[in-house]
Amino acid sequence: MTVEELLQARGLKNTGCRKYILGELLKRESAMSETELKESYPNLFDRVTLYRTLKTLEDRGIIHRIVLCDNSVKYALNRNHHEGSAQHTHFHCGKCDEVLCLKGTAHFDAELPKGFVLESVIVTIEGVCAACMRAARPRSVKS
Amino acid sequence: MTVEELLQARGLKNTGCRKYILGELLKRESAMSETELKESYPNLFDRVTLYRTLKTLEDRGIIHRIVLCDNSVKYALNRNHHEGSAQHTHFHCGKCDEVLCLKGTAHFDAELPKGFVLESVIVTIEGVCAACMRAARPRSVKS
DNA sequence: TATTTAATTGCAACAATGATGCACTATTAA
DNA sequence: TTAATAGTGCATCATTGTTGCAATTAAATA
Repeated sequence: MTVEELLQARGLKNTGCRKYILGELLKRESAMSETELKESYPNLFDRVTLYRTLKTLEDRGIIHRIVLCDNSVKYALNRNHHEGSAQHTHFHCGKCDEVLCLKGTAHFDAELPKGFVLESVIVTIEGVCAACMRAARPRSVKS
Repeated sequence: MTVEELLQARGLKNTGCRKYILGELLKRESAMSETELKESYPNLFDRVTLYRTLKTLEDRGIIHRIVLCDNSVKYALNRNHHEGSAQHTHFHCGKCDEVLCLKGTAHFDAELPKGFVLESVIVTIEGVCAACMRAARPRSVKS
């Protein structure tokens, strides 16, 4: 899936800012914050353009917005496993701050209060990613 | 549990802003945003005092901070079911915006990628609360 | 009760994030 | 190639969160 195909499929024009954002997101597995996006192309686009473009891409279902428990925000591509699902499960590494989309779903195993209706469940798993675990204790030797 | 007892138990002085915040939170089940807190005592305390007080109460484990998917923030009292648990499950009503702490725990039923370590799971359930459901279709009659 | 001191508060200032209006520019359809 | 539309940059503003410092207050002590 190329950037151009993604945009065309949703009836969006093939503009500079969109190409950059989607190009960056396609390059990697992990989600990106606005700051990380800016760092990868400093001064290329206005801050407002970045916000508006992210909003457009989100509205058209090309990316989704992830809010972490420190209320920082990241954006990730909608991939196949996002189709038709209201469930979002993300992994946040407390060491390197990376965020990944996970495929499994989460379950809430208690009853909701009487009369309450569930629409969707948003799950964030906090932990440490494999790369940071390796960095913390090389060759399985505890420090 | 009175406000004074709560504060004394954590070695905190019995000050005006703390008494107001905890008083408001004790009155209700649901979490409150900074705006809601300000509305209940306009101009009584400076905005900065409010922030600092909320931070102090959070640091001492008296309240906890809840970040919703629209990155708004609410605060709720730590009650008994929060003791010793890294799990936070909250219900957010999309109609009235109320947030409740739930007692059940959530499970993630797929494997994490190899080498990843889970530390905690944060769950937000989006839905409609009982009061809003009743308001939407009184006497079980669908509109 | 008066005094002391350490913690709390208010104010001013600032930073980051997010939003809107408007003019200018670029994309794409004709 | 040229219109029409959509996207972009700039100016400006709102909200949320932070810090430093001086003034005030709680509560411990005399």
